[in-house]
Amino acid sequence: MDKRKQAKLKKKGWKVGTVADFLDLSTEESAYIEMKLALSEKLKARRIRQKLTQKQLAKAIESSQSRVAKMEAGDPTVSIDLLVKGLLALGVSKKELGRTIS
Amino acid sequence: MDKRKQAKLKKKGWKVGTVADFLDLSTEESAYIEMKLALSEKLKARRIRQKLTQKQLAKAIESSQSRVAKMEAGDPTVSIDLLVKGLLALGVSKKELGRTIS
DNA sequence: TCAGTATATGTCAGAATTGACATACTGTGA
DNA sequence: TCACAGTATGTCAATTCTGACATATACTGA
Repeated sequence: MDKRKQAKLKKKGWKVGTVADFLDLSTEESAYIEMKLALSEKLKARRIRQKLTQKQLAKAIESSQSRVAKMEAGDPTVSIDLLVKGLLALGVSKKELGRTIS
Repeated sequence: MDKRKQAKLKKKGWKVGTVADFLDLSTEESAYIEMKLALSEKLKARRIRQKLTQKQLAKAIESSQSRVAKMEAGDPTVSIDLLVKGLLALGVSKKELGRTIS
């Protein structure tokens, strides 16, 4: 990961800490965050492709507009579980999910 | 999904309810559960392949033996997040994770 | 400019998940 | 049989995640 990515993550609210801490991000931690971001982006792309508003998607998954916004923003309080549920609700297949996180 | 699967899920503690309820399991709900079970099985297979006890794996992911047991059992109180973290800790790549859930 | 719609951000009480513990079960070598 | 290692199951307080709400910001058309 490069500095650009670090800045991106910091901006999104992830606790990155010092540069030293950042460099200590283990492979697993990086992979985990990358997976979440990939799911976030996929969710947003899918929603837009299907011409739905955040509000409409929220209703479909029994959540709220604000939480959908956080899901798409890669907010650290959003779980992979929720992202997966959202994507499945948008009709994304397991196969496509698998491709997304890879 | 067939009756065999229903029984399997019930046995594992998922609230399946009546047969009618069961039949109402939406495509998304089924996919979600199937993904979790696939991750569970992968975790167990990986741990055993690497000749680790549940206790050892627990220490590696800063959890407990009992929770690892629940992870492998497909317990409904276990999140996808935790399963993913466990698999990443075992050295599974994003690519392999993707293949697992597909 | 301004109203209307969509999205973003901050907060919080309630719900779900967590690690830890106790304890039960299972297999296995002596 | 028995002790022991590994795993399973039940419980619970603490932590984390959640939907909901208020409010801010961004964009668009009139």
